[in-house]
Amino acid sequence: MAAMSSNTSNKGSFKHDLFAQFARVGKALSNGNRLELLEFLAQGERGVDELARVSGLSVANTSQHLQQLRQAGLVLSRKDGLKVYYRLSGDDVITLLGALRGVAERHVADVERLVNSYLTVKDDLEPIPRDELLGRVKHDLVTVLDVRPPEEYAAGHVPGAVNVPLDKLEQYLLALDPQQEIVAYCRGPHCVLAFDAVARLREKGLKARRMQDGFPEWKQAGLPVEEGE
Amino acid sequence: MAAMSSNTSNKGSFKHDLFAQFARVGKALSNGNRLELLEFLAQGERGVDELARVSGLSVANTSQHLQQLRQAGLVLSRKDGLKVYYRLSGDDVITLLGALRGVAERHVADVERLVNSYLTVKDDLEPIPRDELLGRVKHDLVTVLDVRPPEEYAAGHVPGAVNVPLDKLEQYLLALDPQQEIVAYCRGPHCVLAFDAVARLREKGLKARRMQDGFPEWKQAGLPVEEGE
DNA sequence: CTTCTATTCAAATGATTTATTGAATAATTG
DNA sequence: CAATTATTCAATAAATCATTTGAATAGAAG
Repeated sequence: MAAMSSNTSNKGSFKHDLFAQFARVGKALSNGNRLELLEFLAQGERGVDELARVSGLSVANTSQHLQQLRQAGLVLSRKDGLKVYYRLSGDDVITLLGALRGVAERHVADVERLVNSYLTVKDDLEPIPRDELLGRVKHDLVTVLDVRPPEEYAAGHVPGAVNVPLDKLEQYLLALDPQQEIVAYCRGPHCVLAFDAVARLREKGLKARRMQDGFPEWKQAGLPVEEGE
Repeated sequence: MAAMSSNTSNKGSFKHDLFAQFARVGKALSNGNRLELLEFLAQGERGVDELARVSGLSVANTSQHLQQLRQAGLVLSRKDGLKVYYRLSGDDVITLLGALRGVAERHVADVERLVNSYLTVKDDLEPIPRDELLGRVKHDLVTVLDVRPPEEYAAGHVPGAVNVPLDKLEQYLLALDPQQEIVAYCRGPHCVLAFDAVARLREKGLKARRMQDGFPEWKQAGLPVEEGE
């Protein structure tokens, strides 16, 4: 694409080209839709149609964004029969996404405002650390709620977690012990589903918190993972 | 700026806004000039004029880019008298930059091609790890070369390093012991100055290598730093 | 108070990007 | 082999971005 410096004595051009390459990765991260696709892919391999459905984009549009992510070296694709499956090109991409979120969280005032406006009482919603959760799950002290769609749940989830997509939350609510603490998680530290679930549960007077981060981080931390229905 | 979802039931909009905020950080990283400014700022506080000089941009243009970086929460500014000084907003920005470089290095084929085309013999230029270097410096086994401009050197450098800007390299060469190994470093893992210095030294038959990463990483790793002339 | 300097703002232009649409490709199925 | 399906390519208009230019601001020095 960009012309490459043809001789080694042209330092300025080399420098320019090099930063341009880095910028290409940055450019891939400069669009909300692509970030959403990446967060989704952080859970594992996905087909184009799935990605289009979850992101609310057209298939063609999704495909274009995926192309850009591939050119930036962030995702890889694999063709199996009719379908093309995409996945992150490595764990360092998860690291990169985490770093991006971290900076945005800590420094972008608007993010805080957004989160605060969404969650009426922030302190009550302090996330629970992963390792602390694992201990409590073993002793059956908490109910862990996986609010992601069934397909994602099947691909891997926190051991003992119950899969309750948001639209079925109301029904499930009735069956819960009001004393039992509930911990909800979904895709990543900022996945809206978990925020939303906790907010709704608390409305009903239940003790609910978010899990720190989400499933991709859980998996990357090397904690146990359960698969299947 | 962007309209905020006013009620909690509007999930799509909240999600969209949230990713848009993350994308703003990504957008700040999507331009080569801004990345260069960030790399430069990773060494410490700098004035607008300095930044403009080193990046080769006009002052007005530099100011605009700095504005964008500030809006994304990546840099902070401080006014002292006539001048305005910019700095990174936190160490997590260095982490982010490192993650970005890492992904770009590992996955973008063009970067590798670029680096390879610049360095004729790649294997001979394998960088030396930081901790290994520290030990050897203490025993005077290597000469450490800081090829950055004098101002940057004065702001902080690896203990025992000699400041030899590239344009004075030729003169300095003659005074060197051909048996002594030389390790060169500059701003970051991809700073061209160090590549260039090593390439030139090797041309003259000297044993030269790059230091792993650059000074910002050295500093962040908590290794000792020397200041002044 | 006036002049000078460093920086920022504002407007304009040319270049990219995004999302949409419809056509093209490639592998499966009947 | 034709029909079907999933995906990608190509072309478009609307939106956004990068850079340049010249003017405006704010503090320092005379």
